[in-house]
Amino acid sequence: MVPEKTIERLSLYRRILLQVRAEGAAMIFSHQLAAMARVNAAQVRRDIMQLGCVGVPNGGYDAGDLLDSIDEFLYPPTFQKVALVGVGNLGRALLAHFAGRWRRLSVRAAFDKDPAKVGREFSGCPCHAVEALPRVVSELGISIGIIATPAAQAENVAELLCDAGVRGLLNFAPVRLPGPTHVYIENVDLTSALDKVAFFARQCEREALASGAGGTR
Amino acid sequence: MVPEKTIERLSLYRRILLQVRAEGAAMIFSHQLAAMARVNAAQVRRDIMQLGCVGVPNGGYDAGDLLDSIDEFLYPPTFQKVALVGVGNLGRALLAHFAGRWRRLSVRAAFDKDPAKVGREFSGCPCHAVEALPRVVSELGISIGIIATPAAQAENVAELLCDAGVRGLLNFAPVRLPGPTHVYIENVDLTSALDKVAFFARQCEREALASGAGGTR
DNA sequence: GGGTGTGAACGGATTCACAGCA
DNA sequence: TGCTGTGAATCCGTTCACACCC
Repeated sequence: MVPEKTIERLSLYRRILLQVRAEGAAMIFSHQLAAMARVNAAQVRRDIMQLGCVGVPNGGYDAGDLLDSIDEFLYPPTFQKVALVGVGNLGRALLAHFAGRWRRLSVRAAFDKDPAKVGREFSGCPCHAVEALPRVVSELGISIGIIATPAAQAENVAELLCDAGVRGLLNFAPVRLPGPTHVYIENVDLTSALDKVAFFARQCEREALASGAGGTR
Repeated sequence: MVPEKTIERLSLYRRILLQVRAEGAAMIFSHQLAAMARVNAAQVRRDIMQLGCVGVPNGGYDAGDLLDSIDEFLYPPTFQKVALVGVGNLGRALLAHFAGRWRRLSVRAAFDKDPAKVGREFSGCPCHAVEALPRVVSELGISIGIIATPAAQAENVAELLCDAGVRGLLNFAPVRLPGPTHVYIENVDLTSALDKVAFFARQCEREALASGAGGTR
């Protein structure tokens, strides 16, 4: 119903608005927000339409109202809990990144199969054994899983999480997880991302050379 | 010219083919590859079209040939060098993730402003002071930059990298970097990604409840 | 028959363009 | 006048459908 990209951008607008408000601006125009988010102004207005309108035809948007509307639209009325599986380098980085960043979204449990990690806390989040996953996830009512395990374990872990009642997965393992259940799955493929940048960087290089202005900048 | 998504998928097909080959299969059909990559078979064939054909009308694709074609298409003839800026939790995780993973793509330098990190190695990659960035990047001929700094520094760092002659940026800082130069920019927004999963997870929840089969699974 | 390569149809997201309003 | 809200047009990626070949 709501385009996925719109949700991503609303999350971005929200961060921009927090900053804008901190700087004391009360009103903001779609074209200003667009410039800061590097998108088209019509795009911004269309995204905001999804919230139900809050703009004034000539005065722009009230930054505070807009922020509130986005919060209400994007975040749950009640708390939404997250679990992370795979407390390796990437897992720890994600725990640190996501710790205490959201009002109504929080990482409550981590899981790893390494006994040396079980029982410790990472960025304030207790680490359990993978065996305890089904119990902990359903007891805490966790609804979102983050997968940061190696590729080999990812599919297994995904199944465990889904069976335990999770409704969304954010997968960082370099495999595409299947989707057709009643679980929303987002795959973040770091390897593909770097390959893509490398490919198009060469393309840019070639274009720059072709159009004459080669070399540094 | 070539769709971005196609490049991402080719990177994925490549990994799948490596595994397929390791398991000893010589030939593979588009629908098999499609099943493993969780995409449509026509999609696979169309992506492969970009490579120039390698399929046999009824026999499928030779896994080895296909792999070679993808490598040739995706990777540079000569080495392509990468730098990473911001050796925090996320930066170190990315260094570990990308270390020695590609044949013709390698992370050669890291940068941080923390003096305690400068001079050390992380996953085999030497860490320099940010002040040395322009010199090191141009001396080594680095063409790709990975930004893993906090949001506040990201824009500055991006400019430094671009001025030093980089042609592609992979940005993990939670800001959208501008694009109109001759530099390809890919923004990976972890915050948006989690917000999106949370949003659609709730949506899935609601649908599941509405369609009757509520509760676990 | 069954699979590849590809024109054509489809669909979703972005952008344009303008009506309506402060 | 200048911005919002939004129908209409456009663009791009995906999927369908089929001609062609082993």
